[in-house]
Amino acid sequence: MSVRLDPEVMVGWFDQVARDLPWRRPDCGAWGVLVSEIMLQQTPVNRVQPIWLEWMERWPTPSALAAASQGDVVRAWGKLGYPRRALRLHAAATAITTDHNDIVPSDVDTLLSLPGIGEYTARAVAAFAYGQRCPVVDTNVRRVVARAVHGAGDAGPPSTKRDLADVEVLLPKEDSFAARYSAALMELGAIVCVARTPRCADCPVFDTCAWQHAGRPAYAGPAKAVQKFAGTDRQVRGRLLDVLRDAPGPVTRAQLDAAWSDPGQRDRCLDSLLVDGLIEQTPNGLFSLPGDH
DNA sequence: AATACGTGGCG
DNA sequence: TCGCCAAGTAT
Repeated sequence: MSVRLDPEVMVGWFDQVARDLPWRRPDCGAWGVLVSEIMLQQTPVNRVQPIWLEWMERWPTPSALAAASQGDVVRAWGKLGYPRRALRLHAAATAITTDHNDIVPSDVDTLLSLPGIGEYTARAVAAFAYGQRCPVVDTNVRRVVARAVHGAGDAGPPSTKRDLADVEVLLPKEDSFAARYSAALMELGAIVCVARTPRCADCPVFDTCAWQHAGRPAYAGPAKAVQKFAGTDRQVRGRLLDVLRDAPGPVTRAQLDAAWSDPGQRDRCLDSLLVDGLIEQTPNGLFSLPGDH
């Protein structure tokens, strides 16, 4: 059988066509890589890039971010989405400052112990910031492996153990080469082997792709759950937080009430934001971003 | 294992 | 227009 996703081919292709992203520059340290990985969770590159540049200038080290207020961090997160990530990154920066001498850990298990860092991000930091040989599995890699190796139209439901094992066997021996290979796998899924309309004519491993050989069968697995947004609590929470991000300081209950008409849903979402620590109530009954008063 | 969690671009 | 999709994590 032909070699699937050949490392020499993949890395050669990556060196030629990879996007010039700021967190891939040689002078970008582990902190920059970590910040980028958190911001990129479920969020497109183009939206992340300008915010990442602002953050690196403003908070060039974990301790610099840790010294900021939660409110400043949430406001600087802007509209990247899933703002709990901002709070968790701030908490991770605090832990790195106090427990790890202001140095982003390189060990996967240590990384996993930090807030907001899961199976993907821990391995992404170990590989991309520290050049380690460890499988890095995100949605792009799952799709590339599903097609090129398994001949399926798309990846089935995630299974951490199986997904990691799938990539482990592909990984070349040497550390830094394996890390570059991991980046190449992700890049292929991001710009060529994309979900909707794959650009197979531009694919460096077209001739060994199991999906091509199988005649490009359609995805046969269980239907993926479609996420609604309009009218959901997520939208309402977003509206509420948007009021606070745009305000210079604490706001009144009436200002928050204007953000959504349904009182029951509004109250429920405000409560959940208070529980999450994304909003605080001030002593005089106003509402603010955490620490923003 | 399913579900909650933001936001906006694109076909 | 509107559903799909984007470098996931926590519970």
